Amino acid sequence: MADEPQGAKLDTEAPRCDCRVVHKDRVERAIARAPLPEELREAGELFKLFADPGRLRILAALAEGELCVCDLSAVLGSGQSAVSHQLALLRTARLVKNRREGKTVYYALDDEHVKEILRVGLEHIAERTASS
Amino acid sequence: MADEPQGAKLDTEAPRCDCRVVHKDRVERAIARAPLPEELREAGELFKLFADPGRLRILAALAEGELCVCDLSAVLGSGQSAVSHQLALLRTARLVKNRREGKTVYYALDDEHVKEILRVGLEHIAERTASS
DNA sequence: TGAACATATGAACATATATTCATATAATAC
DNA sequence: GTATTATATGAATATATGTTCATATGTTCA
Repeated sequence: MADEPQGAKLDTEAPRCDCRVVHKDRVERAIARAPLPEELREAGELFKLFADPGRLRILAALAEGELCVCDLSAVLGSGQSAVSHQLALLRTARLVKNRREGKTVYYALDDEHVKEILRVGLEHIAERTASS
Repeated sequence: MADEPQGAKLDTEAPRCDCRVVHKDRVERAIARAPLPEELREAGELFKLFADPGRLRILAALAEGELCVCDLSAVLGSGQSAVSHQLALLRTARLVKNRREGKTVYYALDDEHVKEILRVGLEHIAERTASS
């Protein structure tokens, strides 16, 4: 808990911070156990897709079953173009898949984790709201 | 699966979409079961905090134990100011808490869901990487 | 073939976000 | 008190993101 001897040549990489690293052991452990930068980057991209109410609503709706773009547009109350753009993002990330049936394109979830991520996020909100 | 009779006055709200609602039943069910707009908004805000590699790294590091700002700066390899700004966001959302000990401020996770959300997200990345 | 419909997509624009710089606050040592 | 260290924060800037508009693609029907 107390201060480390300071002269230590740790610096752990570059002189990126204007303060001295206070806890060499903790820092090294955190770096050692941290997920790879690439994993963090990709996880960030994933969470970004969940970081919009419209997309969340799309995903929640699809969790109940397949819907076409027009249905989704009605559910969201937003324009077809906006929905298509959002769906394109979700499709690129393989969170949803689509199939065409005549003029209509049906979308469905394409990833088992989607429901779980939704659940955890909404659970958090519910509990926070309850306890605050 | 086929088209509905079209004259139906559903419109489910406003003429927000240029196409006709194709599946009235599905749309109504989706709307009925959807989380409240407010919940979706807040969940979006939550996921936004996980939507940045730097913040993910902060959260992952704190999952291993308490760290001070300077430690985090070293772990991330980014400047103290940037880290403080990120911590302010996480603090506002009550995902982390802090305590002061002299000049040093220690941060720690303040929410049981953080680890779970991190886990689910990273799990998704790992499995996707494995199967793609 | 052409008209109507469902969806997709590029460009433009407005807003949000992350970082940096400069500076403020808080605590300790002298 | 002043100097030093650790952290916080406002302003500015560059980048990212979401929506809209216009238009393109693909399908069905007459």
